[in-house]
Amino acid sequence: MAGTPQKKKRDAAATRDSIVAAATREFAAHGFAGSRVDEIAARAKANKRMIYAYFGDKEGLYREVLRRHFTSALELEAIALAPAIDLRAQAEEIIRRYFWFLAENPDFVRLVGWEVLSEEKRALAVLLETAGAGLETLFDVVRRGIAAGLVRPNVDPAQVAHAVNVLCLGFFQQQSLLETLWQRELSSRAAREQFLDNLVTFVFDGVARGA
Amino acid sequence: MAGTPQKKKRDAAATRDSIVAAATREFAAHGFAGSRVDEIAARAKANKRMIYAYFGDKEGLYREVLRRHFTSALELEAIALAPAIDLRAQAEEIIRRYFWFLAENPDFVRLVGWEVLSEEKRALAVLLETAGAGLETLFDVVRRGIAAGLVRPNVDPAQVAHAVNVLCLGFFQQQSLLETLWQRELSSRAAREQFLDNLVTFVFDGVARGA
Amino acid sequence: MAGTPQKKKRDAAATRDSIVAAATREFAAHGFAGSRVDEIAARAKANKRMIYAYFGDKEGLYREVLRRHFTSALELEAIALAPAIDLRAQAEEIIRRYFWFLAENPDFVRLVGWEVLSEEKRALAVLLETAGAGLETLFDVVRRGIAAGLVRPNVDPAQVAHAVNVLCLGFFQQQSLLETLWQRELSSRAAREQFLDNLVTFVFDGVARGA
Amino acid sequence: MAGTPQKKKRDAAATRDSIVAAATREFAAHGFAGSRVDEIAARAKANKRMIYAYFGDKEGLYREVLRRHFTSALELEAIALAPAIDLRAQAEEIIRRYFWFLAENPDFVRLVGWEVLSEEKRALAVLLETAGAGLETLFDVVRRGIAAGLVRPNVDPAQVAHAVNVLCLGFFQQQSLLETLWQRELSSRAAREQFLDNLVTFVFDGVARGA
DNA sequence: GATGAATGAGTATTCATTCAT
DNA sequence: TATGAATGAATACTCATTCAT
Repeated sequence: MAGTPQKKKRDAAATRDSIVAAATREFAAHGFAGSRVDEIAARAKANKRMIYAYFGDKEGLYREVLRRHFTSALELEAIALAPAIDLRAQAEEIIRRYFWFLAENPDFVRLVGWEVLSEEKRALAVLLETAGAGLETLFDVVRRGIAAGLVRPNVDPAQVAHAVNVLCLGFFQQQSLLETLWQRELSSRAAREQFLDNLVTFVFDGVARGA
Repeated sequence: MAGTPQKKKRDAAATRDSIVAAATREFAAHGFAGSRVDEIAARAKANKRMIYAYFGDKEGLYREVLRRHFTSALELEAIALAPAIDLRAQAEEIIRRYFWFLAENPDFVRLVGWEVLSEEKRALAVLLETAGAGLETLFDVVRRGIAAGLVRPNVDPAQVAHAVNVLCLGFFQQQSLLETLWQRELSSRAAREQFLDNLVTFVFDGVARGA
Repeated sequence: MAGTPQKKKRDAAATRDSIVAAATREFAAHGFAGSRVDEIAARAKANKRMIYAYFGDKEGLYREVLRRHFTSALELEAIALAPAIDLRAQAEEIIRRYFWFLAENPDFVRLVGWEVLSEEKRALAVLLETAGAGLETLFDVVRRGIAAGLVRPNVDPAQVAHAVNVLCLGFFQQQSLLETLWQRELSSRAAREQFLDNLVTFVFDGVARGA
Repeated sequence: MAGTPQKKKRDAAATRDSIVAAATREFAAHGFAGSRVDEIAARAKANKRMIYAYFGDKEGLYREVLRRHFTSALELEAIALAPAIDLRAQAEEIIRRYFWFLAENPDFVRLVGWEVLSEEKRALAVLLETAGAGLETLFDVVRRGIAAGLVRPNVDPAQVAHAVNVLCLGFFQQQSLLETLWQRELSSRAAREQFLDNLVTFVFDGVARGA
């Protein structure tokens, strides 16, 4: 009897989470302008008023959604901090982890997409604080790679990070488009693993045949 | 006498063009949901009613905007049709032309971005007809590269096209973000040329140091 | 038949006037905070949207209402500009005209009341430009009265103007209250004339019996 | 042990007082329609629920605020009950006391202002009971003044009371407006004393120079 | 009695679209 | 064809009030 789930929640944190979850779905699906506060409230099964009580306004809610996602993305960085011996393996691991993180967080992929397009740059500040440290880690791997003679010395760490990011994001963002264009199914584990393998090879070796 | 009807006719076309131009700016800047018909009419200095007369509704106008841009993007393909002797040079040329096309058509970059995110996929049909042929050309270059032993045989032409597309688009889409993250200016010719050179090298050779 | 009033007005000025008229009634009755845009639109038999098209927002409409009323109040001043020989008669005339203006413009009386109380002082700028010139005229009459030996020399023109304003406004503002307190009807012409006569005497001679 | 219940009791009263104090500020500042229950609760550092527990609803709270203020205003009357010999001095004293009472109770000034404008006349009943007796005292002074030959016989006691009330209230209600119009500071003791002196003279002697 | 989460009716404002001229 | 006024359905946001603990 005690375990009976209370129908009328009076749990602020639960309501907040529920709203954020619903908002994530909405914002991911339709972007900021295309999302409806009413719809978010309905999906969250929360009173619309609570959105304003907790987040101030639609934009405050949007910012909270971004904050939560960027924070969880940030937690990836910890992985790469180990002083790995094999730099190539470490770099590969970072790419692979990021790829699978995106695979498991399609909302994040879409939110980033909308945000990149939006001129308001509502979350730039949030992104910078969270992304900053993570990027440094990646940059450092590239720099160590150059020092160890594994990476071409004229490679720009920032551009590498950017390329990896864009290639991974691009796969998931354009997935449905690519499926149509290529007449291939891309959401299975196998298809993704194949793509990722190619991507890793591509990043390290490009398309040209070695001499 | 002859001038009057002609002028009127030209005005009608001019009004259409003016509306499409204004709509392009709006849709590129704010996406479909974030754009305002009023604003488009005001920018075009046209009567709002004309939008409905010419394009049916907001979505019709949006589709027309996409159609025009994809068509002009399509014209790029003609370039690569020449049976070039030097495949590597030809491939490079395709990448470079696409890159500079995007540089000169920021609205196209943004429109594609919004469209990719949108669930309505309003322009998928348009894209397919226009992009199809162009892509085939690119695929063919890769295939010929493999045949000629210049490209690793296990490379997927579609994935190469995708990677190039995503890397080029990504640069322009994330430009303002990258400028902030990298503390570097990226809109000058020089900065872009440098990036493009790196990108080309990256595509062909990846980041790894050759043996 | 030609005179048949068109049901669907397509007359912007008429719509504007109708909205302003309705808004005047609402704002006069309930003040800014207590007025409802929906109610104003309904009374004006106009589409709510038109209020925003013409006046920007609720506050813009409020400002327009005040502007119109202050402007019409301003037109009173012209009266007193004639270089009267009899200063006392001229001063009396000003008071009387102001009193009857208020009698005929109860909305103005109430609007001023709300505005005086409001901390936003939405119309202070409007008031200052309109009231400034009118007040100078009144001040001048007092000054000439002093010069002519008709008015006590230690009288402050500004305070006289203020006293007259407050006494006249006070009568109409508190009318319903006074009717209850005094058990007397105050809205008839006769009652008002009697009050005005007393007021004029009061202004000039106070309540004390002359020596 | 004895202290505990007492303290609780005192707290309840303290909460009530705190709510009334906060409500006074809010209602004085924004009127009934413009005041927010949330804001009142926040200012009172009380739980919103308590407002409803103690006062029923927003209007009940408003009524309580008016009641308290009118009651304290009422206490002024006792002053004038002494059978003064010098009627003029007594009348002057009444005016001066009322003036300084208003000076010290700006919330009262504003509450009366809102109430006079409001059509609901929420506090008319309250006002009548409290004001009635006080007014009689003033009326009586005027009547005795007439009997003693100090006041013009055709003076209406009610109108005198009204004039005094309106002149005093008007000064404080329009203070900020007058400061702007006159470019003079009016909140200092000196400025107020000067105004009051003029007001008293005005009430007894008007503006005209004696014969 | 006290707390703060929750509620639903309201309230200003916006938008795509149509109508009358 | 062109114009700009008009429309009604959204859409974001607010408020007084009540409920569960």
